[in-house]
Order: sequence, then structure tokens, then C-alpha cells
Amino acid sequence: MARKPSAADAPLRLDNQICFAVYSAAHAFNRVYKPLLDGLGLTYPQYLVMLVLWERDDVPVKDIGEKLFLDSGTLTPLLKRLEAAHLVKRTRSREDERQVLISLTPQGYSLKEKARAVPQSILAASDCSVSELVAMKDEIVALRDRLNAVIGE
Amino acid sequence: MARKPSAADAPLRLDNQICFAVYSAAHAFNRVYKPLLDGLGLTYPQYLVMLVLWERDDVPVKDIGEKLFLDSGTLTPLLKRLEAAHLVKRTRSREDERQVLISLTPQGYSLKEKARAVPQSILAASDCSVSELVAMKDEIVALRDRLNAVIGE
DNA sequence: GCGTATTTTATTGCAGGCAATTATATTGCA
DNA sequence: TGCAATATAATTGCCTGCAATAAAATACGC
Repeated sequence: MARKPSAADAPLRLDNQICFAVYSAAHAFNRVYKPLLDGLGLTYPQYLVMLVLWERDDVPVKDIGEKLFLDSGTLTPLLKRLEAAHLVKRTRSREDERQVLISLTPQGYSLKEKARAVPQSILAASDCSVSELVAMKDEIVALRDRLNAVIGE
Repeated sequence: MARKPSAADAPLRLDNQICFAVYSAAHAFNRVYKPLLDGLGLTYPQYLVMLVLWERDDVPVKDIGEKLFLDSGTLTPLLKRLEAAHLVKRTRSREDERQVLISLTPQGYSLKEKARAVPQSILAASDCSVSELVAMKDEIVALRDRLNAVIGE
């Protein structure tokens, strides 16, 4: 039995799963980003952290984690690598000694200029209009937020 | 400078990046799947491999890799873990000794029945109509394929 | 003000991902 | 046939992710 494709199996077929679409698209993005980010000396998650810091400097680890949906188990070693690369500084907050504030070094800040070329390369690789991408992004974010809402239950 | 939000910075803003939407949605999916897959004794990538095998058994590692966009560096240890869990068997092909064929054990095959509950739980968590999900999935797959096409250049 | 609960970060251990390399088998071509 | 090119897995090393736990600081309740 179960030799021929059966309608009952449709929900389990790989190509019918939106999760796999998202999973494989994330890896495809990563592969497109890699050569671009190699030029900046960053991995993709490190690039995300830099994006956060370029928007607002001197941020506690927790805030970065909330924006990126990552915890300290991921961020602590990643931030130490960024510090070793002289892109950020990690300093205990004086008001609240539990917090570690992440701030950009001059090199970290100036890397922003080099990074400006990245989004346009990605746009080109997407081979798609900006408005379509924005619409997709909004849909995916909405789905993500609904999924995250379920987790918190 | 660059204290106030600037229009020139828009392309670098985290919330404007579709890649981050996809990246964070993938992690959200993973977190929703985790408790469901714990009951099957699988991780999410292991579940993907099982989906492939439930569609077609006795598959070389390379074919699994092509379907999932993963290489042997990821699959070899993963498949060894599935073998240790008695869900698959790994055997060298006799026609072509380079290939390792992956086949389901009876336990691996029967796990499919338990897995049928998973997609409907995911659908519920997505809180979204099937037709909307299918439309999104198709868009994301199309984007993924365009990105992968660029990589091959 | 004291002791407990909570918050924040760090650490450990395990499972992906992937680049680079290696080992072995097969193919193809002179 | 013999040798180089190619194909397939496996291995190594590094960087995520995340659960579980620990450690330290702060907040809270009495």
C-alpha cells in the first residue's frame, strides 16, 4: 500500500508545506548574502545585529534579542566575535549591572557605509519589484507574528 | 549625524528587509514544530528527511540533499542519528558503491501515521486559510527559486 | 530592611548548516 | 587498457540556534 500518490498523503508532501518553503528560502537568502557579507567580514546573523546597532547604538543584549528573536545563548558568543573583530564594545551598564550594553566602535559604525550596497544586490537577486517584495514581506511578518503568538500560550 | 531616521537608511532598516522576515518566520515555524515533533522524537530537519522518505523510499543521500537543498556535511550526521533511532537504514548501493541508499525501517514507516496530525496543528497555528497559505507558499517558492538561480551563476 | 522572586547575561551541551578537504568509486577519453 | 576527470559520501572546523542551568544584580512583598 501507499505506493501510489494518495490524496490522504497530500498534507505530508514536502512541496505542499509552507514551512519548507520558508525554511528553504531562508537558506537561499543566506547563500546569496554570503559572498556579499564576506566582503564586510560578517556572517548573516552578525549582519542582523549590525543592522540593529546601526539603527540604535548602546543597546542592551536583551533588546537585540527581542528584535531578532534570539536568546543569550546565541547572542553572547556572537557578540564576543563581533567584539574580537573590533566592531562593537561590550560594557556593563552602570545603572543596572545585570545589563551588558553593546555599542559600535568607529569601525563598526563606518562599516554601515560599505553595507549600503548589500540591500540593492539582494533586490537584484530577488528579481522582483520592490512593491511585490514589500507585500510578501508584510504577509510573512504577519504569519510569523501569528505563529509567535501561539508559542506564547 | 545619522541620529534621526533618514530616508537614505531605509534600505538598511531591519523591518524593511524581506530576508529578515523569512529568517524570523523560519525560526517561528521551528518553535511551533518543536513540541509537535518532540512527540515523534524528531527535530525539524529530521522531519523533512522523513517527509522525503515517506514519499519515496530507498533514496540516495544526494537525492535527499537536492530536495532539501542540503549537503552531505549536514545530512551524513543527521542520517546517522536517524539510524541510531532505528528509523532508517543506510546501505551502500551495490550497483554504484559511491552511493549510500537510505531506506525506512518498519518503525520509520509507521511513524508516518503519527505524523499525520502535525500538518493540521501547523495549519491551526498559522491561523490563516488554506488558500492564503498556498498562495504565500507559491510566492515564497518562486522567490527561493529565483535566488537559487542567481547562486548558480 | 530582609528574604524571595524576577531579570539579565553567561555557560554547557547538542543538533544543524556549510565550506573545504579527503577517500573511494565510476566515467570517459586517448 | 590506463589515466585523468567526475561523482558521491564522509570528515573537519567554525558559526549559529536553543534548551537547561548557573550566577549575579535588582525588584518586590512583608
